[in-house]
Amino acid sequence: MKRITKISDSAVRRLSHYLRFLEDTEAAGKRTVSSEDLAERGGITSAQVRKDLSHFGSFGKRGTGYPVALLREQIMEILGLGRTWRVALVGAGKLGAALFHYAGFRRQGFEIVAVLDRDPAKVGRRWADVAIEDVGELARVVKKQGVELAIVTTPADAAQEVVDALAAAGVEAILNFAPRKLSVPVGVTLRDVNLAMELESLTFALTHRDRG
Amino acid sequence: MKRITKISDSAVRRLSHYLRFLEDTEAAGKRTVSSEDLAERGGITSAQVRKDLSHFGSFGKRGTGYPVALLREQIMEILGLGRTWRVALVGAGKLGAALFHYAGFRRQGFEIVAVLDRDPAKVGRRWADVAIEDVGELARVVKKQGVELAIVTTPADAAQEVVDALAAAGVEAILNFAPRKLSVPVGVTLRDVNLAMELESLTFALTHRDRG
DNA sequence: TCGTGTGAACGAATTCACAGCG
DNA sequence: CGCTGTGAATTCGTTCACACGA
Repeated sequence: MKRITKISDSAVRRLSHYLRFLEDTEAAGKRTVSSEDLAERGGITSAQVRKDLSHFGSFGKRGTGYPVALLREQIMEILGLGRTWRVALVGAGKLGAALFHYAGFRRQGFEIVAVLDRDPAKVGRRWADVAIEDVGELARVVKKQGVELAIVTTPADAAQEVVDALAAAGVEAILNFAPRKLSVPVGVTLRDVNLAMELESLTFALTHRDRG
Repeated sequence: MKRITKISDSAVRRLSHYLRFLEDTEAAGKRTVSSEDLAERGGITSAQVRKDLSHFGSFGKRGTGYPVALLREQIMEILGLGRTWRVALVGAGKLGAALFHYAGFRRQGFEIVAVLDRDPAKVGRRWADVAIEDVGELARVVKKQGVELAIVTTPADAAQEVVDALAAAGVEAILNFAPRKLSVPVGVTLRDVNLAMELESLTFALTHRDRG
């Protein structure tokens, strides 16, 4: 694999995309795909596909295309999906429950090994084979379970505190669903999923369609 | 408000951001903010804030900054949040339930007026004051309830079919949580939230931190 | 010949820097 | 004087177009 300088955020998202397409393609029994195939109808050009992949190496054969199985493996490797990741879920509310039970995570190699909440009524209960622990125990749980990645589904006003604790405990990647702009120390990667923001970009589009 | 040509996606997301900050600021009793304040610590520069706002008009006073309450109202107007939006939720699973009960939506003016599912065991049940209806009734429900916007939380293999039906029924904005690339006719705005993709961008960052 | 890999051209988005107004 | 609003400069990402290898 090539030496990597700086890959844009959107390029990484497109890799996830290619991966999904390759999984489907492999299941359908095809052995090779062209950059044209990978681009599909949908905003991506074949040139972009080739450029994206070329940042990491030369996986294709000229005149033929890319070998499906090999390219899938390579992209998994690039995205860091060649292994299992130990995940903690902080916030055992409805959204947390929905994410916990989403089977797709485990299939992709994300294993939720800890669930934490502040509510004493929830602490001690079990979700499948994971016992809900008190958020005050966060540092201990992270260490004991070898947590590398956290998902935060607490209310907005608790999120910064939780993120601080996670960062202090050595967690370096956090997916945040709380609708608050959070700050993290350098070395910690934070990614926000903000449902209200997504809806707002839709209403913006609806409001400004036609003549602006 | 100015004539709008083309506003980048990320600029719209930043507007949502400013809105949230302005709400907090107003609650804290401040009357004016500078572009520097709005930028906060966090990847945005004050120049960018000024540029973003300048696309829509001149809301600030030189030497003073922006009036908090007025700017908040203006941004709400720009984002199309000056009114209530009627939303349908398709897919009454765990994720759908979590979104349905998320209070933040209603506060922002999103009212879920219909819930649909394919499962006969769910159809007829009620969530709060909304009865779950059969997805086969989609066109009728959309029309009767005046649905303008839909959230799709079905399994991946049902999503395209649902989106087709929504588009045919006249719904012009769709927020999709199903992990599948969907196609929509022109005139329909689709926005994807893909949890696996978000996690993958985190593992990419973890895998390639330090020397690439 | 076909489709990749890639420098070069292009275009979009961000940052700079400062004129101008309160 | 302070801070906005905005052209100009720059950086970053995408597309073009074609040489080259299978």
